[in-house]
Amino acid sequence: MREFFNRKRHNVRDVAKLAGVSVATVSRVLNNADIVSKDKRARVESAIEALQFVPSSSARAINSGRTRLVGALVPTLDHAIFARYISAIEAELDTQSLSLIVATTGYDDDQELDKTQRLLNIGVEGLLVSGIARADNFTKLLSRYQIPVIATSYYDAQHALPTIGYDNAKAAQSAWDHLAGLGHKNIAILTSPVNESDRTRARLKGLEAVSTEPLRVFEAHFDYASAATATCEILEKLPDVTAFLCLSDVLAQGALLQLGKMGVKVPQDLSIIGIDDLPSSASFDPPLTSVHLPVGQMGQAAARALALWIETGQTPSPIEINSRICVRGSTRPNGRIIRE
Amino acid sequence: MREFFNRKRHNVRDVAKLAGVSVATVSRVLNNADIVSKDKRARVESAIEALQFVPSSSARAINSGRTRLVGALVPTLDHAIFARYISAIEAELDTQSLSLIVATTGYDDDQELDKTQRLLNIGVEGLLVSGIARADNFTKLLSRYQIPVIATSYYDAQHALPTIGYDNAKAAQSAWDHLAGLGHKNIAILTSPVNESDRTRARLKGLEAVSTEPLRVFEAHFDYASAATATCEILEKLPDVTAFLCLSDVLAQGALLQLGKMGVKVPQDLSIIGIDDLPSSASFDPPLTSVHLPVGQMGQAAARALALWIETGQTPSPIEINSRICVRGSTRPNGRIIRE
DNA sequence: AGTGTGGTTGTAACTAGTTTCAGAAGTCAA
DNA sequence: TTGACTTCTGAAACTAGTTACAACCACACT
Repeated sequence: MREFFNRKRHNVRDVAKLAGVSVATVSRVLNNADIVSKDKRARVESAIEALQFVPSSSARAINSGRTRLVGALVPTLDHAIFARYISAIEAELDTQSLSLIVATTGYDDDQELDKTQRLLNIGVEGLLVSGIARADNFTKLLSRYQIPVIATSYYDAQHALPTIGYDNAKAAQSAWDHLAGLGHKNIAILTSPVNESDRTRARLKGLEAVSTEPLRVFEAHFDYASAATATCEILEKLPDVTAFLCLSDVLAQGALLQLGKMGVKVPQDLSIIGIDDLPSSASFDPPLTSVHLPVGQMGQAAARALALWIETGQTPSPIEINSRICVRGSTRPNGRIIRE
Repeated sequence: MREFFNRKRHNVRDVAKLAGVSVATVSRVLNNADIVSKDKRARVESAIEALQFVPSSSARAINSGRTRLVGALVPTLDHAIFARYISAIEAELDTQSLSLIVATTGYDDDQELDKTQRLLNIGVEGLLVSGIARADNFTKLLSRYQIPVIATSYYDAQHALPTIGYDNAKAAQSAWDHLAGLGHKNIAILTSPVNESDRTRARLKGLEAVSTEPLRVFEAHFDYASAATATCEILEKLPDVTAFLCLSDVLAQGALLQLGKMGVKVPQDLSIIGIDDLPSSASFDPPLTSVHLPVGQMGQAAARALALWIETGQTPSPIEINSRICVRGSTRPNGRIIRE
């Protein structure tokens, strides 16, 4: 199968033979070259060059017991928030000489299980997963392999896995509080599909806890077009709505664009707030008020904690990443109050 | 190092001893279970369960000579176009039972070299790289390891590596032709930093080939804020400009938002066209005319070709992925002509 | 009874590295 | 000149799997 490229890959014994030394010496040159006399080292090095020898990573891994691979499971990469997160993880792991294997799950438990199994088969030394809710089989798998696993995008100090993330309920509540503080009472909640993610559910739970009345919840998929459709639906069903609370910036941006097309003025006629604070949100017209989730920082912290766990064997403590509201131009005091 | 978790990972010999069979039988159970008598198989399986035995991927890889890992190098994941591309690659590789290691280079040749070296050390069986221009050392590295490498986002049938991508010059030209066909003569080119990517340079070259006069080129980074700044600069320096040709949709979207804030009406006062056709572009106000680059399709094609190359050893032929213009609301005939 | 065949099984030799340990050689001081 | 010491080296044993080969058994057929 592999021999199309070169009749046979050379190994340490070939190099040793050509250089006229033992395999041990070759191995020494490969690792700590300084303990080998310089003439032998030179002989070995030129043999390596002559044979275009490249040591086998698998054979090395077998001895060290380390693959230096880490896996990350994310629902999708098509959402900027996950792309940023993965990007930060990759950058941090790089500083630790670890490499990242990415697996997307499409918000599907079965896929998550399959991909986790594959990652474990590959021999990853640690795993980063998004959120805390998952299939029972997942937990079983992990207990069998006993490798470090950190759950992110969700903070829960009590969870079986160490979590590094934000308090989703709190993030949603700070958006709610901002709107309530501006006098908004008729608030529509625009959410991504609820059953897809525990983060979304936690956000909704957080809102239920602070709202005195039942929430007016509308669902849309993670794209502008779907957000636009939902926006129309909201305006139709709730003519007296004064604010949109979007559980994700993609939805808020989509709503904003749609309202612009319909001639609804933001924030004069309607306030909009999002959660995520995507980099693009600040450049929208009006700039979008949003609850900033520092996913880059989170990814970095998670990668660092995982690397340390792998290195030392000590389970990390959960870390809460604080969200904070960024007030911009898309929210303002409820005009209908002023008019009264 | 690794023994914090369990004093020592069990191996096939432990399992064999406990089950009272030979290591060969254990190995057979692990691979093609059907050639082992069912009582021995049961004994082995319960021993595996009792010891929580997990075979070492490295040891398996050493025998098969296959890691089933593939590396992809991209400049960044913070740009939706690369996130989509990676996403498509991951999905396609998954169907081939291959896993993806992602490495970002930040448009930096040295980083690209370092990360490539690491990927090769890990033992990836193939590599996907973006664009065709790279350091000499890169080529040397590859010739040493002799693994399949495909260059993407760039079509060049003559290149040493098989390329799977679009004709960047042609893509830019089709944007130009569209504007020219609408009577635009004073066209500003908004580009991402030219020295960062050969794709950008190829697009500019394509424009130079069709423009009768020197191009008016303005540079911005890959974000809305930078695009906004460049937009102001263009309007200041080129008061008679009637169209923006943006070499990337991010820049086009940023320009669109900025023009909206400044009260410049698109497309009445100014036409804008982008390249990429991000999913979000169709939902902008006005919907952005853009040259669609099917990066998902490209990622899939590249992953599939790479997998086949790995499997069969046969170098794939280059594939041109066709771009096509999507005319939407952000471009219209040059009003100044109509007025004349 | 003797041979042939198919199905299982174990021994030992592989895969490609690292590492231990013993010994050889060289340097220096007594 | 001898002993103590360091420095370097190689044989062989180790990592954890797979696999070639030979052997064994049971059964069927001559």
